[in-house]
Amino acid sequence: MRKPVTSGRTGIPRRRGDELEAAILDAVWAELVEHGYGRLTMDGIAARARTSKPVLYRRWPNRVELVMAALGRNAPDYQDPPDTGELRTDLLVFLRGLLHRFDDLPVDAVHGFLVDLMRDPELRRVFRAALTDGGPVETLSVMMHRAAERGEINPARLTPRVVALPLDLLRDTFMVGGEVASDQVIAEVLDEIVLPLLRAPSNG
Amino acid sequence: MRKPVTSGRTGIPRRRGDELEAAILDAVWAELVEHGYGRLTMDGIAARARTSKPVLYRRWPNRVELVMAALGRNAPDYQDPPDTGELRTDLLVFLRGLLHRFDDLPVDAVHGFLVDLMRDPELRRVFRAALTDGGPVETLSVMMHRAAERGEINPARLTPRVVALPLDLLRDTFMVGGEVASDQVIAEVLDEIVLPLLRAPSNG
DNA sequence: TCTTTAAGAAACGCAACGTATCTACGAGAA
DNA sequence: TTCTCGTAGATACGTTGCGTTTCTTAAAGA
Repeated sequence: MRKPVTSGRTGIPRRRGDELEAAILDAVWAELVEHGYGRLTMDGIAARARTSKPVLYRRWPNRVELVMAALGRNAPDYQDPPDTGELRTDLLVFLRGLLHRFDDLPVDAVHGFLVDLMRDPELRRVFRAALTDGGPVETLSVMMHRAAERGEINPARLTPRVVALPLDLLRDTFMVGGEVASDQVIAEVLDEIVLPLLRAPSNG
Repeated sequence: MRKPVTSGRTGIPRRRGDELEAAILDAVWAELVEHGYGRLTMDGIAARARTSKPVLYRRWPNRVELVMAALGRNAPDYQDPPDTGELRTDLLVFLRGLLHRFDDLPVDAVHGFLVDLMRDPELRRVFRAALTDGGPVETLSVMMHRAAERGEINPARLTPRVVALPLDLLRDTFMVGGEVASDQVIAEVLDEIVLPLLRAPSNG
């Protein structure tokens, strides 16, 4: 037996499809802003979106994937690769922009999410793919190859591992440090590591 | 009111102090081997150690710290810095040894633990400190400075960030990849990144 | 022997996940 | 306009696992 329900009197008319989905993803974002990732709960999201948990689980299999969708939706697209004519500036500008994509959220929100991503093999795979296929690593590659054509760096250095290097290092800094790298840290990574390496002659 | 207890008839006499602690840490290790980190539970540990949860919590504030203690206890100390006369070999040997310290455990156990470590700011701090103060980064530094004295590499390159570079990269590989870097990956990191950078002349 | 410390057992409270069940709304078909 | 079907929405549940509380009692030490 079940007590008759007053029916969805949340005040707003019943939403569906894209409208509902948008409301949910916005709610995720808002909850992230307010509570960070550690205190993000499915109940909280459902409540904030004025819907219910089953609605969430009909669309996303779990919390991480829901947050992934929310981040993907609300994050600003990162810019086209800068082309200032000097690799150092290109990298600095691009990496800075990349690291500050989620500045609207508390650090913990992004950090916690990233850490959580790493727990699932499949999500790690997705993450790695997102970096390369049309992702920031590709952008880095473009910038570096342009610099190589300009003669700024040694083209022989441009292996996949090296191209991804700045990103890998800054991500590690973020993971272990818990804070977004400052402009100075970015500059140090470039000036102490990435650029000297790229400029190093073969058989140096 | 409480039903009178048959008293700790687990068969073994009541243990205390170091003996008990050792049994607990061994139990953690065994549970890690059997279930990995994802399915490691405090109840499971207590049961396996033939003790009870309060005993665990009297000693360690939470799961991560307990596991930390278990890893610290059971892991073999890593060797003295190798000194083969050639930096590449030194690094290769040392890093390989470092990465295989926990080969008795399933990969997931170490990976899951590391990921979990990153979730707590205080534990991140502890982790960073463990790397430098008497940790592997210090060993790297020793090996690199010896190489610099031999004239193998450019001493001006030896900033803290560069010294830690191989470790940072391989850790990132582990975190994002979920697998311990193979010997080949270690070699690639050294041959494509670390060594060319260390050898690069200043103002190259 | 007496005292004190801590082991050990059991159960609890809590948070959060993910699911099951049911009602009822509303868009599109008939 | 009416019917119907998909799904929104509400609620409650089962589960897991953490960390705690409470109590009894073994055993170390004075």
